Amino acid sequence: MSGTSSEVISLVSPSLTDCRDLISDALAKQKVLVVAGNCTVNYEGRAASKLTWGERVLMIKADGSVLIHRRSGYEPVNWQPPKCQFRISLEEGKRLSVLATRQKPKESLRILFDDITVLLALSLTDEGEFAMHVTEEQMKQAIMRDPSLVEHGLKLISEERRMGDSGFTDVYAEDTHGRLVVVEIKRTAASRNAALQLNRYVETLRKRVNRPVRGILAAPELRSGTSTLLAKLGYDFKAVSPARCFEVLKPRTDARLSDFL
Amino acid sequence: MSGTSSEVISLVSPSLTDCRDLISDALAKQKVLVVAGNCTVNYEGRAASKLTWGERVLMIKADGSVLIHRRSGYEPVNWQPPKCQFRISLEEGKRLSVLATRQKPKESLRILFDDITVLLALSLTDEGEFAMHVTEEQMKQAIMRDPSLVEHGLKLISEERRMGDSGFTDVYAEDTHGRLVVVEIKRTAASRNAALQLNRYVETLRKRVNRPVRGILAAPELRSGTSTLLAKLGYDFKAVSPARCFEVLKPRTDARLSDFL
DNA sequence: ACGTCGATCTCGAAC
DNA sequence: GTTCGAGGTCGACGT
Repeated sequence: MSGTSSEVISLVSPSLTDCRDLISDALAKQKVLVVAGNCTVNYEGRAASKLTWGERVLMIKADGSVLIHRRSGYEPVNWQPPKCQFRISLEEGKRLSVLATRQKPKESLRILFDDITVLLALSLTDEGEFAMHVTEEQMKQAIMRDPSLVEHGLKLISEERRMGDSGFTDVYAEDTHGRLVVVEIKRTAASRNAALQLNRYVETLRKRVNRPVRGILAAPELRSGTSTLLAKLGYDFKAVSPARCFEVLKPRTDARLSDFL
Repeated sequence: MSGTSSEVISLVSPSLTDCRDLISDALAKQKVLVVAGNCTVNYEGRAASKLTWGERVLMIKADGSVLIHRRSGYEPVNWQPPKCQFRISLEEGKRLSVLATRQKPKESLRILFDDITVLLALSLTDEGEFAMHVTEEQMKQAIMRDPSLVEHGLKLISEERRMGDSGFTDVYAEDTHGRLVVVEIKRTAASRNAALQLNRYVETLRKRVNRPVRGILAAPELRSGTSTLLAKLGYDFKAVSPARCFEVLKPRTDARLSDFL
């Protein structure tokens, strides 16, 4: 019913005493722990929560983050971000308490097991590289490299000019008529909020310079109602596809990106 | 090295063929799957990502949600929200492919294992109840039930009056001098953004009514700089603690909450 | 179905 | 250290 090796410890129906020792050891060695069993969970900190008895999966990762998963739901029912400290203890010999605490903000998570179905301690070897593509940042890079993606003759002035209270704008440029152009970029279908955000940038800029300022919303598409609002505010929309951005980024991009294409 | 029962299947170093069969069976029975092994992951959908070879933990939950965890990090490196569909297959007998697809939005996650360290299939029995306390909504409820939490003599007018472009305000009231009061509530330390949000609400309201309008920011505390901004804008701050809100909500609250208190 | 907003958001970057 | 905005945000609630 159980097996061990240097790489993995897997125990089915282990005693709580064994679990205490193995969990403490695994934490010290920064292994990844997976514990399935019957438990309650109490959280106290930024908010407070209580979860009554039931079977869940506890995962403690090498950086001290904690996840408690129920049988359903993408998100953990309870958790603790990385770098928390642990105290493992047996209560009256028949309950195993896992206490994960964190300062700043001060919060604690307490998991109490009365039965453990399976315990895994894993030494994951993982030097893999994670690469994400078509982010908003990449769209911006593409537009900065080739502003004509947004409008013919557009000239880049600077990236992310500070705009006071309104935050930043994404790209700041000049059109063929010498008018300033604020380009707000969205990776996905732009909502009315995006139009309002663009409006704040343009309004802020107009207060600071004594020349015409245009606004362009650059995104793959617009959500319903956004086109109307954009027109009302007097700004333009330019459809920019992720694929086109790829094309622009391709030549100067590293091998990892190109073998994805 | 392995064990099974009606409740749990736990295999250490299983063959990929066994894994294919067990995973397919577990998915059909809506069990919770935990698979640790060497894999690559590719995502394609709202964005795109690629993760090269390394050891990770894959979890597939009863509702069809998918999580891939590396040794560190609170968040899964890749995932799929609930209700996705699966296709498990052996490629050339030496790689196990787990394909999780989702429509709306159309996206897919493909995990390819060349070695599996451990496989768990769990039937979690969990009828436990989860209760969370001190949410922003509960703070609002508390303040609506007892507006004096914010200011003596404050009278509630209506909840969440629509405020046009600015969005909503949290509580709309009247003070002892008959002035309108907009109360912006934050569960945690309020930032300058909260003050600006309050300002938008008040400004919007002032355009619509021909009478004095005050603004009050109600939160456990203020972040640095917020006090100054609030004063400059001419609004008040009222410290409202989660504990006080608890007290107000206590009497009319259900048994579950009360046994937590 | 879509849009909006809160979250124990988490995470990273900028200041 | 704090602040701020992005997220494959997710999830809930309203229309």
